[in-house]
Amino acid sequence: MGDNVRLMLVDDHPLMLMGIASMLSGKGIEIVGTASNGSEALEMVPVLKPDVMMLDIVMPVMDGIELARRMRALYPDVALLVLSSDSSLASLEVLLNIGIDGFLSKTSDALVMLDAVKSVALGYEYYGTDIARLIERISLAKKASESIFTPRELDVIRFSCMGLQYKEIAERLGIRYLTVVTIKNNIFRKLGINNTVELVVYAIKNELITL
Amino acid sequence: MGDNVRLMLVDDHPLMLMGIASMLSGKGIEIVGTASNGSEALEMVPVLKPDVMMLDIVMPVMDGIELARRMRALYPDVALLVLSSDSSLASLEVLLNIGIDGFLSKTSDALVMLDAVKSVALGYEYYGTDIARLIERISLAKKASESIFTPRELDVIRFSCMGLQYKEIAERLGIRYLTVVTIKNNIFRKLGINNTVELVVYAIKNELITL
DNA sequence: GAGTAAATACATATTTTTATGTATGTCCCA
DNA sequence: TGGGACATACATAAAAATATGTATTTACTC
Repeated sequence: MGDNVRLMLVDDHPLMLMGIASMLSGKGIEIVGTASNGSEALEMVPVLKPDVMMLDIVMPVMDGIELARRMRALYPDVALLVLSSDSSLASLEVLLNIGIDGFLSKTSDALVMLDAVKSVALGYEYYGTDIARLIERISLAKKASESIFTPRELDVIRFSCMGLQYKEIAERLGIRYLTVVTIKNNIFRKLGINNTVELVVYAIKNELITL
Repeated sequence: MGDNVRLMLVDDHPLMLMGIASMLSGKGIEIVGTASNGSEALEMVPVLKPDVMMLDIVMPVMDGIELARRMRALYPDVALLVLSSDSSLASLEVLLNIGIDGFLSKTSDALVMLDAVKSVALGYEYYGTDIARLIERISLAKKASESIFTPRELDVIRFSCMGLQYKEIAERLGIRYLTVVTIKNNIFRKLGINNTVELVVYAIKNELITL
């Protein structure tokens, strides 16, 4: 275990690559290679044989989400440490489901990064405090939206916001037209509104749907 | 002019600071100091006396926009080179009005950055090719949104998005109900859609209205 | 085990929206 | 000066949405 951790970096910003390299190089970590997008990275993995891959989310050609998915499928032994450019609440949830090993804010300093890389290399998970807060916010937001509307109502809200009409919603959900009528009327009553446009605005403001 | 360019860095990502420093240090450039937010940066300027300030847009406490504004007012001699984390189309316009000296994508490599810093230090403006494209897109988007809809149609769109119905819109605009019908039908035909919900989503996405 | 909430289903009446026409006066530009 | 785009106006029919009822089954809670 005295060996260096073999670290691979994937980021489309040369600056970031330089920054991370100069922060972590030496100190028990060896930068075995860098890539500037997902597909480039995937090709290099079998050659570089990294222990840990540190990857950005937003990248051209193949983004970090897709890269993480494929890495998990093809090379499950490489630990995945995702670098967040913050604000990526939505993608965070997806990534957690894919099963990454850690999440790290780009605002982290050298010590934190070092700690994170070494942790995931040893098989531990690593989530910074910012991230823990984000995860909490996700579940809070979920609970909040869950308490107002039933799952069925949320289904109808989402389809309504896509411009589907009653008939189409009924088809998609495999329920009757008249049931959709009832559900939608219930939603209107709950919110004290009386048309779909106001519902759409409400849903967007409260992040029930994503544009 | 054989002197080093005195460069100051402002970014809340330690990574970025390290990256830029290791890319540009030496090579005719001296990093005289770094700050991680706008107010910190403002305090340091009189002490560090930089020729060029390279600044990020998104930062806590005081963001790059506000920093640029104050720098222009307090220290007009310091050249401002803004680092874009791309996608900041809206802020770009504001910054151009403030009168910055250059705009640089974070995806730039060492040579481009070096070129940019030296250019603005000499009093030239610097805008990368990405940025030139962005500026074009700004004016295109503006023209597009201006030319698609007539003023009357825009009125109707805005009221529709507030959840008003035909009758109410007619009242507000002081025109007949049937005229509103015609206008709205014209809007639908133009966009190839057939209900108000899709219109709302379109309007929000294209910033025809504000939530 | 009773009470409550949710999801489902159906009915009816009214209002609103949408699709498609036609038509007229104005204003601008080629 | 003639064509085109726009704002306006009106008409009709069909489709969809909304308001208000009732009612049944399931599932969870106290």
